[in-house]
Amino acid sequence: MRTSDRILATALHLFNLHGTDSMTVRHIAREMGISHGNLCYHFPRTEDIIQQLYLNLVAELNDVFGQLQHQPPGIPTLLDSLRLTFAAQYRYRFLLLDFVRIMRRLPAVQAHFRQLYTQRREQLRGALNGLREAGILLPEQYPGQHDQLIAQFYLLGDFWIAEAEILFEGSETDKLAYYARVAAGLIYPHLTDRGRQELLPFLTSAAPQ
Amino acid sequence: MRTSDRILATALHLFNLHGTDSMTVRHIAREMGISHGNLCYHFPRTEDIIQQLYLNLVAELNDVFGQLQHQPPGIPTLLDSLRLTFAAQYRYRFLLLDFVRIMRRLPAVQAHFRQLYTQRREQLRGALNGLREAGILLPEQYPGQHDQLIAQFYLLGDFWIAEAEILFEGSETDKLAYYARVAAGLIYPHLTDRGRQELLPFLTSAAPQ
DNA sequence: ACCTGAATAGAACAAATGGTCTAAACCAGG
DNA sequence: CCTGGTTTAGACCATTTGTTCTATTCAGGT
Repeated sequence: MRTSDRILATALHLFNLHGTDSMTVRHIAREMGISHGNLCYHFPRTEDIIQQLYLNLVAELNDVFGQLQHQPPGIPTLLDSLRLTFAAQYRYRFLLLDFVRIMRRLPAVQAHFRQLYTQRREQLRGALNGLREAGILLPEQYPGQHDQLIAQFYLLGDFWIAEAEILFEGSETDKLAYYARVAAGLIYPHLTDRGRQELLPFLTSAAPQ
Repeated sequence: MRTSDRILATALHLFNLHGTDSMTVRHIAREMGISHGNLCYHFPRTEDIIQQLYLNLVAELNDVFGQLQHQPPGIPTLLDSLRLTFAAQYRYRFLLLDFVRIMRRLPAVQAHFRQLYTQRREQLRGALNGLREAGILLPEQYPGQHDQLIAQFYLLGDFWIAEAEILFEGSETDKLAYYARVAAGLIYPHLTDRGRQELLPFLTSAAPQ
């Protein structure tokens, strides 16, 4: 494994554990058993490490969406994408635990994220249209309702990890399952009877909290 | 105005503007035109400033809930509490922008917040029961649905500021109004026809984004 | 064997930070 | 006008941090 990849892996691990601010180049180097000078040789700017990890997350998420875009619209596809997305986010959770600070610190990342966000919003809008045409999603009850649903969905998707970090007691698996259910619950009352029947088993697959 | 109050006011202002990490005791003191030694005389531990500001926010939120608890359950009461809560949160937004870091840094605050959270959850559960008995809220479609609604509600309530900081373009007023609508949209599909009629004007009071 | 460029360790540095300490200024009450 | 506590300014200190720099080592090609 290349040294720069080992640096990224170690940084990811330590960032997830303790946050970006408490972890310095010296900590990461010590954890790896290399000198911090060496680390700075590979990543002259500390921020480059964070930025690279952000790009890695984006790449993983793109993989998820690429795979799923060819599947037919439906509840199973929706749930798959939810689970895979949440799992990927969790692997890079430090980014979402420190969301605002990191975005403020790295303007390039912020710009990228904003552009990505509008792009993803369009994707989800398309998916919702597909669900509606398949007779799974009810039409809007008032103009802009589905836009609100999208906003709710992404807000929850971006911050469930932060809330869980403070409030959730339980294993990582339970955590992911719980918040995936809460997110899926967002769409339930917008579904047709058929859609509700399909989603219900997932929503009521009980777990603590 | 007592010096310690001026310190809190200045710290709140600077924290909201630049976050807690970039702002040091020296920055706050310089902004006020006093020496940092003097500031440390009033707040020997820097964390005390943050903790005190957190307690101030909690006190303001308690005021809001105290005032509204005596009002009859209904959509107007719900919207009032939403608006007042969001406004108070926004005044102390640095706390919510740096949520995880601050909670990690101040275990006392985290413990207090967790206890407050379960308390608030019970309050909201009671309010939902009131709405249901008043014929405004539909009964649960599946066990735990309203608990999920509560979870969605608080997650959005705690993190709308963070998302807005990165994504929202527009005035503070528009920002508050937009996210209050998104939050109110959470409950809309759970309402009876009467409830929906009452809420609809608020949801469709259009604004940009 | 030798050369060359990449990789590594570790010293060095300047800047910033939280906190302490000392001495001066201030300001009521006698 | 004294006095004793409170408030303030500013020096001081130990520590940390990102970054740079200088040697030294290593590995592969000739």
